[in-house]
Amino acid sequence: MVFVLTGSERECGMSAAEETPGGEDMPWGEVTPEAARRLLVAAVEAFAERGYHATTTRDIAGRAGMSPAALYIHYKTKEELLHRISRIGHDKALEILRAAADRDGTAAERLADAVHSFVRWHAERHTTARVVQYELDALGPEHRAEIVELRKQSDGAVRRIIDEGVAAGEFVVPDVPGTTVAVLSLCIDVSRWFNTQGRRSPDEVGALYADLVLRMVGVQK
Amino acid sequence: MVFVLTGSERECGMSAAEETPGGEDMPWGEVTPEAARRLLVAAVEAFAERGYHATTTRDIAGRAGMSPAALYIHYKTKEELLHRISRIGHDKALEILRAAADRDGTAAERLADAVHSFVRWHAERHTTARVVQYELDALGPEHRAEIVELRKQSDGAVRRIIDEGVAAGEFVVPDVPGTTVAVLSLCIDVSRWFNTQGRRSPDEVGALYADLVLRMVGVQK
DNA sequence: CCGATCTCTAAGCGCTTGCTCACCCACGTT
DNA sequence: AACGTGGGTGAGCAAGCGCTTAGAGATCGG
Repeated sequence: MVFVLTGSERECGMSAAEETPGGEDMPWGEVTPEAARRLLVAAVEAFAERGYHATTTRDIAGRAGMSPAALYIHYKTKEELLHRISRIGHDKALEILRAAADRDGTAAERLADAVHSFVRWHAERHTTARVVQYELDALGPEHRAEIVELRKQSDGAVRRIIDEGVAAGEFVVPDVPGTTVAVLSLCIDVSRWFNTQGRRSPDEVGALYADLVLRMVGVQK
Repeated sequence: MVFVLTGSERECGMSAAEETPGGEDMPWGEVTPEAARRLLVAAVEAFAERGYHATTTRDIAGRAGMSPAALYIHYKTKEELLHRISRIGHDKALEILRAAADRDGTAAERLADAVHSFVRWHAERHTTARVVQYELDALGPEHRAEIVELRKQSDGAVRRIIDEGVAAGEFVVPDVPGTTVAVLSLCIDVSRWFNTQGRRSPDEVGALYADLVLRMVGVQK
C-alpha cells in the first residue's frame, strides 16, 4: 500500500521483514532516514506555528536536535522540505476522498463518509493540514503546479459523488461545481480554526460537518 | 505628527465642506494623509500576494512610489501597517454582519442577507480579506488580542440570528455553536479561493452561499 | 587495519532584512 | 527675505537569513 513516489529508499539498512517504527499508519512513516523524518516533523510544526516564511532553517534543525547544516544533507532547500510535506499531505487527502467515493453504498452514504473522514483528518492532523492547505503559494512554480493538479483530482472525487447523487435523485443541487467548491472549502478551513483544546473531538466535528453537508445537497433526514 | 487612530482627523488641512477624494464609500477613504493611504493600499496588495512575512518594506514603499524610509514617517513598524489593515477590515466585516442581524424581517431573511453581503465582501475585496483573515498570527500579542475580540463579536452576531431562527421555529439546528462556526468559516474561506478571473461574480457566489447556508439551518424552500 | 562512505558539526560567506539618521526641499507665515 | 515645519530621500547599520565548506567521528566490507 506504500505509495512512495520519490521512494527507492527500500534498499537502506534494515531487512525487508522489519517495519519502520510506528507501523504503516504512522503519520510520516514513509519518510525513511530517521533523521530526515525528524527534520520533516520539526518543519511541519514550525511551519504550522509561524508560517513558512517566518520559519528559519535554524529553527527547524534546532527542533530536530541537529545543527543547521544537517538539514542540507537530507533536503536540497527549505522549499523542498515544504514540497515533500505538501506532496505527502495531498496524497493522503486525495486517498481519503477517493476511498469514500469508490465505496459501495448510496451517494448520501459516500458523501457523508467522505466529509466525515476528510474533516476528521483536517482536525486530527490540523498542524499538517494547515501547512498543506495554506502554504501553497510558498512553493516554486513547478512544485505548485504539481500540487494544484492533485487538488483538481480531489475536487473531481467530490464532484463525482455529488453528480451521482443528483443523477440518482438523492440530491437536489442547482449548482454542482459551486457546491463542490463550497464543500471542500468548508472541510479544508477546519484546519485553520480547529483547536485541540476546544470542546469538540475531531470525530464530533466530522459528524457535525457530514450532517451539514448532507443538508447542503438537499438530503431529507 | 498626526498619528491617526481611528477617525477624528477632520481637523486636518482641508475645509469641512470638502470630502476625501473617492467619497465615503471608498475602500480606504478613512486613511487620511494621502501618502499613508497609498502605502496602506500597497501593503494590502503585497501582503495578499506574497504573505506578510515574505513582503519587504522596500517592496511596499516601491509599490507606493516612495523610498523605503518614507514608510516610517507614517507607520512605526511593518506590523503596525498590518494591524491598521486588519483593524479596518474587521470593523467593516463586523459592520456588515451587524447590519444584517439588526434588520427587520424573518431570521431566514436576515441570515440570507448576512451571508450574501458577507460573502460578497470577501469575494469583491478578496485581496484585503485574505490579509485580514489569514495573517492574524503575524500580529503582535496585544494587537492580536484586540482583533480576536472583534471576531468574537462577529461570531456573536451570526449566532444571534441562528438562535432567533431556532426559537421562532424557522430553523432546525441541533448544534448552534458548531453551525455558527461552520457558516463563518465557509464565508471567510471564499477569500482564499475566489478569483476575479473565475466564472462567478461576487454577487453570484453570495447568492449561492446564502442558499447553501439556509439549507444548513434546515429552511425548506 | 585501511580506506571508503555516510552523517553530522563549527564556522562562516554573501546577501537581505527592518529600520535609522543626517539632510533636503516645498510651502505657509511673519 | 527669512524661517519653521512636516513630508520626503540616499546611504547605511546591525542583525539575521539561506546555504556552503572543511573536516570530525562512526561504521563497515575487504
